[in-house]
Amino acid sequence: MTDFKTDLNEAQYEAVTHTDGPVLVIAGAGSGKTRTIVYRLAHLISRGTAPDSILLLTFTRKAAQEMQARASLLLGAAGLSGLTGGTFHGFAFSMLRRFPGTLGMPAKLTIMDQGDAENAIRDMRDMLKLGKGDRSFPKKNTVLGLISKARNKELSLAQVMQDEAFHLLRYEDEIGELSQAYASFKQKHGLLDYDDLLFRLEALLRDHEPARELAWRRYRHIMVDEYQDTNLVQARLIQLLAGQSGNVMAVGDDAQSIYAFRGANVHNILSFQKMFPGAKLVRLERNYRSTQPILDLTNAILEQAELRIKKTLYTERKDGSKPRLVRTISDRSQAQAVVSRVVELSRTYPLSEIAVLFRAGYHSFPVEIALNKLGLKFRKFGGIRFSEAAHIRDALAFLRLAQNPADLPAFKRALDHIKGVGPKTCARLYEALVQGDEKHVKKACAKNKDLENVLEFLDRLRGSQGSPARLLAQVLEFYQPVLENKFLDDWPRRQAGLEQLSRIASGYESLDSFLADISLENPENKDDDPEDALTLSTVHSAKGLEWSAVLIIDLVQDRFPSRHALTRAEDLEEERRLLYVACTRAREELTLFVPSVLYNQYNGATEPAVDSPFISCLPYNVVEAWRENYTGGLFRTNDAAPARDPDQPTESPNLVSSSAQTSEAMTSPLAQGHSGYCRHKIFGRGKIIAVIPEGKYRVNFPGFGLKVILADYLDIE
DNA sequence: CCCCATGGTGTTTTT
DNA sequence: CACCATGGGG
Repeated sequence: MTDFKTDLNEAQYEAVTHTDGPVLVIAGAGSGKTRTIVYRLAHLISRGTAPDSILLLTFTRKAAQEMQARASLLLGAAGLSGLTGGTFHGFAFSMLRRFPGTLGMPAKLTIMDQGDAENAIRDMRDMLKLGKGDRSFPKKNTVLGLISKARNKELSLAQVMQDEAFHLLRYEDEIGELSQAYASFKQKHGLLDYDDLLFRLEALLRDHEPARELAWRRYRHIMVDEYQDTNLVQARLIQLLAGQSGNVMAVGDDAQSIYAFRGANVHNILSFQKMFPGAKLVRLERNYRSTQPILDLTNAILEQAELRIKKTLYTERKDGSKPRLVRTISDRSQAQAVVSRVVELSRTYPLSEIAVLFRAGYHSFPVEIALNKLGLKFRKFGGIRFSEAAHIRDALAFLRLAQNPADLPAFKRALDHIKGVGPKTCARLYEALVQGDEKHVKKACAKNKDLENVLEFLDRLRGSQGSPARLLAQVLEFYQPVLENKFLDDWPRRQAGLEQLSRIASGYESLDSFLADISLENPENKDDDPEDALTLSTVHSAKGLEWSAVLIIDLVQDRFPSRHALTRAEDLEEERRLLYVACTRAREELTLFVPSVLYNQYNGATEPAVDSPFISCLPYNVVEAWRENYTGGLFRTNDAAPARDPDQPTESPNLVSSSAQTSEAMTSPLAQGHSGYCRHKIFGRGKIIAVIPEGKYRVNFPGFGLKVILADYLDIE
């Protein structure tokens, strides 16, 4: 029998045993948040709550599974079966599919993934002939991003563009038109994108009595993890699901809010008690994960943040080594230094206890190359997802058509490889098929043998009943020649990916749930999961995880913080929290890497890098400074200061003169009749180094270094 | 009219 | 590496 009192601290115990009525748990990083949820599950069930009356909403399905697995350990094997656990989107899908055709919903739920949605935007743009030949017209994913952000934040497009895409305001009308066209496209073809899932579920629960009844009768206890990263609809969904007096536990940490970019709203945490009057508040502040030196660093990072709920983490683990700050010569020598450090750490920790974290998926490429050279195994999270790869999507398109013959995005993809069939022909063919215009189809088939083959295959596939795995086997047989022809140089690698897809498919009974899971959740690749491998991950994908040793790379301006986060103060704050999340993943060893120069892939030049402001603002005593020598190897720097004094200008003469030699600097700023200085909301006053075509300036900001900034964001003195 | 090959250009984070 | 404009060819 589990002894809840001795296994938990006082605050955790309080959260675990408060099972009637709403409770909000503010859980600092590493404060035993997962433990609290796991014990609460066990507590509820040991008190006689039926597992199938519990709904556990987490950020990833993996997190839900891990929590269930750990709770099972406390309860014994069968204790948890029937519990509903997963993401908001996954849960929304499973609810919606129980009420097909309700409230104008399509009978078959077809989910558009990011790629489908982007392609739809492109098609709408071409159809409406918007931005033809205009190179600065926003790209399809930029447009989709704006549309999605407006929906998630529940603001008008105009408002979102005011706030964060000032330079695109001149395309406001076109983007508005695209947004409408996109919405009617989805409507017309019965497609749901990620955002629709949430809004449709809300409508269903709000307006469809039987659905609400079902949810209320079934789910008596609701737990929501990572509440700081929910958006407005998600908060309303919780309210709808819980009813007024609901038994809800929300767990979150405002300091770890890192999804504002997709519409998450930290205020949800603050207004939880308004939404659920009388909600109990529990704070978990004692950290069990990291050593004090690591917390000193993370507290220092948060020190300058604008936080609603101030918190300082503390721990009893007073000993431990100081985080290292390693300055390498370039980003390529950084990869080398990372690998050596990993090898060094692997003498103390298993590889599975070490992680390399970075801001964007592609930042790890040099490290991946270095690891491959050495033959060191690693797993990568984030970046291009398994199910986003072209060949996987190709194969899935056939399956989607077997499930829903009117799935237009899938239809286009299935016909993509046929010579002589482009967007127009494909669209006409689709219309003809849906309308039942056999003559048109016959004619087209007579002209094109390949087309006939594909359509025949699709008919055969649709006719054959079988498990997802069996259907996929048929698809792969048909697709093999296409694969070899389409990916001449690397089809064997892709074929391995398709085999992996087969293995995933074999775990599913129904085609519906296989297709939904693959687009809604990152399916884990159980088989090629090496026992003991290093982890490479984006910081976003590392959320909620922890390792004994963590290495963070590319802590330079434009990478971490991302170049996209430099114009708005809120974005920079989110980058800061992102770094906080990254550092708090570490239990014992933390190493931060700052390359001095970056190799620029497209122009082949090596450019000086500027330290991340989060690093240059750190107090000198929270890190141990190391430096890479020209002759190789890392050395302790005597001078302990991690970086330049942020108040000192970094205007080094060689930087200025080297940039003045580039062709960008043809126009002298002084020739334009101003002082040569300007102001920026975030970087303050800076010197204009060059005027660059299309309304941009190259400016040197003391403490931040050289930047290229749109004139719109600058006040010229 | 529609497709396809080509080359120039620019690369966040995720459900 | 993927997107998008462009122009030759069917």
